[in-house]
Amino acid sequence: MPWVLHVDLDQFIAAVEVLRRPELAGRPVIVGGRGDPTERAVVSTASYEARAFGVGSGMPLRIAARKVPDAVILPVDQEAYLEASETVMATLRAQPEAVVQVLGWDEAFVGIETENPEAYARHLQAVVFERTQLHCSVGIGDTLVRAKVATAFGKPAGVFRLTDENWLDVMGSRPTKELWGIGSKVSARLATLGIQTVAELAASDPQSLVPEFGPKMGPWYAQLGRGDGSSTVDDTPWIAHGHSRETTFQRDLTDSAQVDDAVRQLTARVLEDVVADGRPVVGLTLKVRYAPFVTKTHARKIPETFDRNEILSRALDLAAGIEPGRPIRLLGLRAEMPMPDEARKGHTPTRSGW
DNA sequence: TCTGGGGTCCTAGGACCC
DNA sequence: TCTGGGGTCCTAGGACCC
Repeated sequence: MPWVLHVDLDQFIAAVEVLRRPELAGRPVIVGGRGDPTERAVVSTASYEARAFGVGSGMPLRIAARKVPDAVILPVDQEAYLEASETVMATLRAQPEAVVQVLGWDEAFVGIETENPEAYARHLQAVVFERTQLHCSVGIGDTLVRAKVATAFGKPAGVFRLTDENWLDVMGSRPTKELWGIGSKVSARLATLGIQTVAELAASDPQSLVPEFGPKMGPWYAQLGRGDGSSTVDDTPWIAHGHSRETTFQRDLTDSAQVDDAVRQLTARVLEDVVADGRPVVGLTLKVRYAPFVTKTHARKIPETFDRNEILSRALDLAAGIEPGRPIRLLGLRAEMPMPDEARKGHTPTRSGW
């Protein structure tokens, strides 16, 4: 019968770093920013040895360094991770009859017809390890959601199966936040409706969630609680909707000449991706984070264009909406491109179509 | 303790049109 | 003078994921 497998590399970024510096094996390794814990940056990945000290992704680098005094702190090297990722994905795609849907650098769904999904999962782990020396965990499911959620129970380097049969036994008593797509905000709003656990969410009437979450998200959350949804792995090539770049300033910007300069630099960086992409720009969004942590956005549709000066002048127009005299911690610019109709929705399978 | 960078999708509300 | 109802487009903001 058809199965969904979710393949997830273990401590991927830290593992890639250890591979090229074997002397780091067994040491607490933290990768983030430019590798300088005195800068504004966060942890991308910590090795299991560092996680034992309570360090995790998203934590400010400064704090991580304090928690693990003898940690090895390394800068992010995207090229290296991308190369390792491509080797892993190519290895998966090389398996006969496997349908591969990439979700990110370090994870993918694999659709396969088999009578023994555990054996197949072990086979995938073996071929990935043989080719890359990287370990992965595999979740097995009868839906995409169940396969994705199952993986966490297989870590590290293990295999776990979640289906309609055992979903509620395994997940029912857990908080809704452990579901993929429910974060701290939504779990808190669910709690105000008296829904704390996955079992309570699974038992809820989808329509009863509409007033709080809207016509799509309400029923979608109820479905998530049951682990139901699509079981189709879609290998349609992903096409980006847009390209964006952002910068957190080590010292907040305070005058408009600095802002103008920063917008010019951001535009140049975004245009690198746009040019490489080869599609015109049809919209721009400027993101402004005022210190300490208030984010505003300014967006405009623009007439389709490839023209650098035109795009720069539109970006500067948006920057004119920035409030004068308020310290700025972050600026981001996103260029939006036209999408072909046949493009697959979502590179992270979040909401639609589930 | 103080929060990166690159993405996706959904919702609300206003403008505008018929 | 007062003002329905539906649809679409656009902008801003929120939430989530890796």
